[in-house]
Amino acid sequence: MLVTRSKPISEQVNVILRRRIGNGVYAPGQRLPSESELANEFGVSRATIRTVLAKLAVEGLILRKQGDGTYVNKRIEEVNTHLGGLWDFAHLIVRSGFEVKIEALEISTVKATEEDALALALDAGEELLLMKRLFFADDKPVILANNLVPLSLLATPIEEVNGQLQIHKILRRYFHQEIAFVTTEIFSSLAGEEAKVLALSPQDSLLKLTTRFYSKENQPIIIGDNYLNDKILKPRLVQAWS
Amino acid sequence: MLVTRSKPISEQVNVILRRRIGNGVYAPGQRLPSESELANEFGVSRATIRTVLAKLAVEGLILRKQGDGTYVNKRIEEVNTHLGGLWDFAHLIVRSGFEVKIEALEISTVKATEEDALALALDAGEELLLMKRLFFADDKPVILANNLVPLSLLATPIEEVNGQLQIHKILRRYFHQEIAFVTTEIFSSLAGEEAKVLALSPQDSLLKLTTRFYSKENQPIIIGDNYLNDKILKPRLVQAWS
DNA sequence: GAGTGGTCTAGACCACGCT
DNA sequence: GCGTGGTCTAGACCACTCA
Repeated sequence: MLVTRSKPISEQVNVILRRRIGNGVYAPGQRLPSESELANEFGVSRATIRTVLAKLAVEGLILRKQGDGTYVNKRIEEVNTHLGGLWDFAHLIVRSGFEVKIEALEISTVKATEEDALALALDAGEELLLMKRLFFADDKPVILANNLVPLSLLATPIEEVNGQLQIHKILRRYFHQEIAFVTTEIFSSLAGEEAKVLALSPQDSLLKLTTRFYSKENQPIIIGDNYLNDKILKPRLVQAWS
Repeated sequence: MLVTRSKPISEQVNVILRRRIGNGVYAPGQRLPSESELANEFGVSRATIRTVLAKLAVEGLILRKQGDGTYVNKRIEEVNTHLGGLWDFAHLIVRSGFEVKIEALEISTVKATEEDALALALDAGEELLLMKRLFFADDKPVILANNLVPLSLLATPIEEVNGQLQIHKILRRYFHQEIAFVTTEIFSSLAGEEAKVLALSPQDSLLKLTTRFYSKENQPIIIGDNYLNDKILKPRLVQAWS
């Protein structure tokens, strides 16, 4: 059944179950086969099945009831941001049902301000790579993302950087950095000078998300100020009660 | 070592490790004992230790590095909302370093509008319990929470409802309901009529969080419109990259 | 009572990082 | 090569729900 040994078995099972839920093989509200049945079907131990189901449960995709069974969450379709999606804007836009397009408005170098330097754990005046990127949902501009990375981390010529990729791919490809965790601060703010590019009037309110990405070594890799037109794109997240 | 068999062992270990991290027994950036060492210390299997560490890792409390070790996250103190804290406002305020106080402005009954009825899966005109509650951080009003619950779920006289409790305690005590998951929609908005009670001017922007709580049976239990003064209280969340 | 998910054990082997 | 975390197995017993 599971011939490819390249990926962990649990990962393969995870993908299969996700697909079945997405396809409606397991319809919303329906009960899944029991852990033992799934273990049998895939020819794995029950423990392996349980690690997979645990992951789906924390995302809110399934609901588990002791003594009863495992059910597909009916509300999951209404949600565009499960855990770990609030900084991946392309993903957020797609999950909201729009076509996504990313335009790199500017990729240049700047000197770190005091504040930047503090956040990135280096000295003021050091050179940073600035990326201004605009995200479109069905050709309407919805997110302006301004990111700063220490230029010293850049592993390729600056001209090669493709600003249309997802941020974690940019970090992996051009900076050889892997993200361990992200902190996001959520504000409301008035559109101000970001209004123009987002096609808003200056007195409109919008969401501001301040993100910081860190490596496993606790080193800050990239920081960002992101402005989101929440009239078009409404971040909606699920959180499982544990 | 672990005599009390009342709670699951993994739960007890979880509490102990959390406390050690909080106390600085395991200081930020420091490496934890290996899984085998911890398993030995607590007299449990390595699998049990792993389930505990997995939970701490998704919260961003620790960082795990294959071939190396497990480290305490240095940035965790800066964060007030780990997964599952964005609707528990009392918790959010405390984690932000403030004293919390909750005032029940109004507890009354209203008839469901079309919109309420749709969200709560009942008929328009059915009676609902309305709770308007104001959260204070160090005696400054920071969150106005308006919640609606079907009155039919109420298991005690309305006069007994103590609006100063956390929402999940209110639901458990007076409605005998357990929350399985929560969806939160995040907007920015202008203060408008909520300005007065939050001591803002009407043209100030604030965060609006629309929350819906569901049971394991996928039934909506309570819905809420919550207005948050993000000049005082900044929701900041961690998300582990998986 | 039968079947479900929840907890736990004692092993095994693998992938990775360091020295 | 050694120790780490990552994956996986094949059992066991418990707590719970439902007929």
